[in-house]
Amino acid sequence: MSLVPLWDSDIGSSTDNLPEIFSGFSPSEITRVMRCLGVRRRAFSPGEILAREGDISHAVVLLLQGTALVRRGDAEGNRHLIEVITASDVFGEEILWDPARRCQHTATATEQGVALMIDMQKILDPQGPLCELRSRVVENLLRIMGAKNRKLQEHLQVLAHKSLRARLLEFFTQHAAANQSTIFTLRLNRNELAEHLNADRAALSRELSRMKAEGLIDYHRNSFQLLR
Amino acid sequence: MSLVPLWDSDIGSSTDNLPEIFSGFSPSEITRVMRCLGVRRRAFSPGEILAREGDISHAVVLLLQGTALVRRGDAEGNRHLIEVITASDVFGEEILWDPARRCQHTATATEQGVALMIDMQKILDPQGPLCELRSRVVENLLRIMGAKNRKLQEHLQVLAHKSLRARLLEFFTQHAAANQSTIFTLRLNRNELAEHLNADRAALSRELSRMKAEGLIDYHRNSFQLLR
DNA sequence: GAAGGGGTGTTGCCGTGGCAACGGACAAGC
DNA sequence: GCTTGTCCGTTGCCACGGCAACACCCCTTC
Repeated sequence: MSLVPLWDSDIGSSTDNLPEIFSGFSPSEITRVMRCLGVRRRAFSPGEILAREGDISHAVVLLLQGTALVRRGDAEGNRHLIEVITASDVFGEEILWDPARRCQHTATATEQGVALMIDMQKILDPQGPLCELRSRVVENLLRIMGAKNRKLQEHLQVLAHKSLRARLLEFFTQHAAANQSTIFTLRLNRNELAEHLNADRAALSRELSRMKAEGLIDYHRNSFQLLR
Repeated sequence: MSLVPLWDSDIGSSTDNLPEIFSGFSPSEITRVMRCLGVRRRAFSPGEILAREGDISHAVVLLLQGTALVRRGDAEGNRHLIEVITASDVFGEEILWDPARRCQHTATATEQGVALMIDMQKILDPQGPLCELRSRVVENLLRIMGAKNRKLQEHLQVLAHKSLRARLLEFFTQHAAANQSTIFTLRLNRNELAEHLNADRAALSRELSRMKAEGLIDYHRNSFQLLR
């Protein structure tokens, strides 16, 4: 695990996929903000855990590269896959509003990548030692939260269906809409998809087969096509 | 339906349950912000619909008094109860990040009350004609979005359980934690609770009976107690 | 008191889907 | 070649819960 102050690194140079939280900032402004916030950079490998449910942390995770799965478990040991986060996504923002600063989810990397760990305390505290760029960070954070909440709404919309087939169709429709195409490839394997849809893997396979037989969808491995 | 400019009314005087979005504002500042934003006041009666799924609107709804149920339906006509909003809650903030400004939910009043309809366009537009109080409104809005985020996460946590009993126990546990007591009264009737838990009303009644028989809970009508 | 209506409890039927077990496909390593 | 591991498909069993129908309670209205 590499964890170094960010301003020693060269993130400011790759402004192509500038994370949303620095949207509208010049490279020099980014450097200033990161100094103020004490942003740290962390490289990770597949399988590595970026944050664990129950951890106490003051840092929000911002993915620059790579992919991670966000999960939450319950007392009985069931796991539920909340979402897939990729470059420029935010994770763990809920600690900002939790007095105990307790992380509610576990994020596991599936691809090698880099993340920023941002101590958000200073952002929410108006009296904090943050430079005058604070209000612009807050504004970007607001947009991020808006996007995050929409993701949650979409997931809720999936889980609100009673039958597995309906949940699948809802999920596929959302994906097709996001990709602007009825053909898409999932990052999730069957186990993970089942976790996300709150279903059993075997039942998921069975239902996919039925839907293919009925001509609703076509698929091979992780490539899917929505027909009809 | 009464819909008048707000600064003709006397909302500024009742600063007791000041809505979060005006948190930290003095009465005169509130008046100024409301002028800038063109806030409108709307009184409503039980059964009245505050906003309908699919509507195009630029206004976010802010409840001052009363209660409303937030629902979302699907193509097959199934309805799902997302949440209960009460005084100082916000509804419909998702339109802020939807380019089509399309409302995703339906809000139905269950008690007589008053709401503010706030045109939020000017808040997100940094070039807009909004006074210098804008950044403080954005900041409050961020906290509101954080609270909303947690509500969504809690609902997801409920729906992530496979069995109806587990969903019920999760829901009850959340309520008990929020009320700081294992005894609480629900605002929802059986139909609405079933909608919220993604279950059938009859199955819900059956499971509640079983849980009472097994000594897990006790209840009469809408008064519940979590035992064990 | 009678009638009506909304909310709730109950019960029989049966389908969706959870669970467990197994087999096949494919890749990596020896 | 063989082995091991991972992922996916399939199938039998059966329980949870959706659905429909009916009964009961409580309240309002006439």
